[in-house]
Amino acid sequence: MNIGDVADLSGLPAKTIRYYEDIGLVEPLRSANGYRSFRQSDVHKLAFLGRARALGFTIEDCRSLLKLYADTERASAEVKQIAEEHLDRIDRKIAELTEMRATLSHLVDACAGDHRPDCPILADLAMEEDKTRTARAAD
Amino acid sequence: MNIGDVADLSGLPAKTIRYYEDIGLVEPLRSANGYRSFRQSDVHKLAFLGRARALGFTIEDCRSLLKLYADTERASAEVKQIAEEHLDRIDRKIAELTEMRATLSHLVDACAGDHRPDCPILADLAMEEDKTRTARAAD
DNA sequence: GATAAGGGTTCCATTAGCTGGAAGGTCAAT
DNA sequence: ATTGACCTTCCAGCTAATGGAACCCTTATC
Repeated sequence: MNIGDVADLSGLPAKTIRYYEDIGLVEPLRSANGYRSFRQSDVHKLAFLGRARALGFTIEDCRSLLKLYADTERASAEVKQIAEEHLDRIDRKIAELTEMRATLSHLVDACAGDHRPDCPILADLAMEEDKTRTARAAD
Repeated sequence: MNIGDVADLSGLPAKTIRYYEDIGLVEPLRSANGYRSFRQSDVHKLAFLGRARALGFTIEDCRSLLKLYADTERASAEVKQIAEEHLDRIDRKIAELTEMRATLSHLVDACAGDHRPDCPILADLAMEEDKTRTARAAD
């Protein structure tokens, strides 16, 4: 199968598939004309990669997961560990974003958003002293 | 003031400060020996940048915010718009991560995590048909 | 046979926001 | 004079692709 068909089937852009070959995640065969020739197993692998990436696993995670997938002797504990570490990363990221969101939405709410120059958002970023602000000094 | 002192004061690594100069966010003076010489206003600007970056604003947002900060004629609406767009980005990101988290934690819970090879996480990534799985087919 | 459309190929550059390291200049103290 | 802690510039690399240029292959049509 040529790359275009595989792109359609796997949902990954052809560019991405070539990139995945570059970094050794798939190793399609080559036809006489130099075109990549994908087997069913390659397509399957790419779809696997697409789903793993959609869950936010890093490329290196994906590499490990593929290796574990290929190894029928694997211990599910190994897979679970990768997933749990990723879950932690996600949780930390969500926590970080949630904190940003809280501060930012507070500032946005406080800003009139009109033609006047007075702006609590800028005031906060500039750390201008102002009795209306709260815990910033405790940072 | 030399870059090391500014790094200490602003909380930004010296490398980052040089980078910010490179991309035109600050323009410190130079001493006779070639060292960067930062004014109070530069330090203030860098602290501003540090806080804006901590809230997740992009460098380009920061550039705009600095420009607005310097412009005493600005309308707070302009600042607010930047902040609201950023808030939207954050919300979208949180939503995305929350969805990943849900799927992933479901899979992690389903995985025994022992010495045996059976693994629902890999099964899901590989889209192996299995009655225990739910809505994946509807994707 | 020429040509055009629609595949495919490689290679290089770019994105965001730094960070690390090498090779070297400056300065204060010993 | 030399050590150590600064500072300088420049180049490479990180993540995970993506865009584009220049070129090759295949098939159909005129």
